[in-house]
Amino acid sequence: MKLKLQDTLKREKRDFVPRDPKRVTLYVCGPTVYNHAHIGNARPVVVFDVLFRLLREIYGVDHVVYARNITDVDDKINQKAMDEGVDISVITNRYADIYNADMAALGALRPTLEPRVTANMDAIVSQIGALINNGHAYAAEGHVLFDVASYKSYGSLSNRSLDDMIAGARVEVAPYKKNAQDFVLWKPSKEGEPRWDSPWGEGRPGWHIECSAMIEANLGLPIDIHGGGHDLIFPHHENEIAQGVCAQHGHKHEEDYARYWMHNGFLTMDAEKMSKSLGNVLLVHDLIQQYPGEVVRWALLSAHYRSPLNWTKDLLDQSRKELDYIYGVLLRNKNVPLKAHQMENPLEVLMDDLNTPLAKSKLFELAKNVEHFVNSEVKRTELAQEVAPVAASICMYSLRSLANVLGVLQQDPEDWFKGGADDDLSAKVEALLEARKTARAEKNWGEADRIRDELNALNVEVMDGPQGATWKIK
RNA sequence: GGCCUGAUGGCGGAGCGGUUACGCAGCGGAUUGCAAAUCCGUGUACCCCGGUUCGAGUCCGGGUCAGGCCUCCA
Repeated sequence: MKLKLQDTLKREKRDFVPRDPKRVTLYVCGPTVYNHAHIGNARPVVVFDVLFRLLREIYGVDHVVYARNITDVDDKINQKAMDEGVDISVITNRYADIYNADMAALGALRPTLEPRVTANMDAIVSQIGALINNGHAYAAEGHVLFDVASYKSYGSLSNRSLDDMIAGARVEVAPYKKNAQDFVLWKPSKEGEPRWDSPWGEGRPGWHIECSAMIEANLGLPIDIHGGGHDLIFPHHENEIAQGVCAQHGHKHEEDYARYWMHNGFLTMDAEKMSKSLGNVLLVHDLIQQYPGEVVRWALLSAHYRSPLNWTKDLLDQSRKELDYIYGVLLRNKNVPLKAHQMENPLEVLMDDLNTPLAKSKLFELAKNVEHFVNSEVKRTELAQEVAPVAASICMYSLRSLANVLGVLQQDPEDWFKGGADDDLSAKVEALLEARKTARAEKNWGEADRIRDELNALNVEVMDGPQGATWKIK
């Protein structure tokens, strides 16, 4: 079965065919590193991490190149560095490190490449130069601007015409612009701001050029998939296409920059967009103190990536319970060997444009089947006795395969239920459980319940089973 | 004003022209010293009005409501 992806540019779901299956390229817009990432910022990271894992599964681990940029030149960074009286690199390194640690906590693999603007100034300057040479950009008063009128297809990604944009313009038009929609490729730095050399004077790049230049320099054009949040469609990605296409010789098609465009929907709080400017943000950094990163990841994958996702405590609590159930199945059936089966492709549910909610339901189905084949009455007939263990193994294999691509259920089930309890606590719990076992053997229910209360006080829940008691952190 | 999404049972959330989604919670039962966990069973749904069709949450038209982009933004 083929992978199908909803392409924002073509506005349809299309079979994904990479330009070169030996080198599949994926680029996702990454963070501007001036403060902590919020949970809305984490959605594309997790979504495209699943895509990255899926592509690696399909094309091979070494045949997928995933780049996610780190924007380390920005007004807000400058401001913060000024406030603290330090070099911008102090700020950007600090928050890039925090970002990577937070995303790792969500189970996101490190991208193959994490290009930084400061390390790609040559590529940026060179792409701007190419744009000028090709007649798509002009220098004026220390600025270099992209000439939107020179690019016929401008507006095709976001489905707007230049006329509409001019009619609806709400931005003050700088006097040096030929056209209100012309956007900055290079601009002079203000007093005290970091600056880089260029043929147009010392200054710094505009917002959009970094991505198209780094893509050209690090991945090569055209790339297969470009992803990001829905709000980046305009102007950011629209401008990227304009730059990436027009900087090339003789190519004048949108697909010559990126062949598939994917955009994730928003996270909302009370049905309203979560954004830094609205102030209704939850930081990943704080969230992972309160919930296992895996719970946060599972919650992020609970809706299809293009749909809005309303972020609530209920969602997190339900996610926790769902993972508890599947980890419970893994714990109770840890001896079941894995067995692949060619008739069963557990990844199929993801092939239809990354249908992660369907993948979740598939995991439940597989987990239920494992239990069923291992425990149930199907063992009555001799044939069933032979077949059931095999069926259980096939289901377990499928469960594992799908979970690996989703990037969940990677922990040892016992560790999961211990919830990061340290050795001291574990030892204490084990001792109490032993004492309770003795009490129960003597039918001393009062003592057994007293011990259970004591465990409850430690935030530990006891689960009695046929093979003795197991426990989990509540 | 222009462009674009979405509206599914108490909640989360898939699906798609014709059979149970799934999960959480609830309810009934099994099991258990009790509880938890587990197992079995179970109810409730497709925003409104037209249309197409043998048949429509599923397609088409209109409406209502909600949200997003057009300005930094995942």
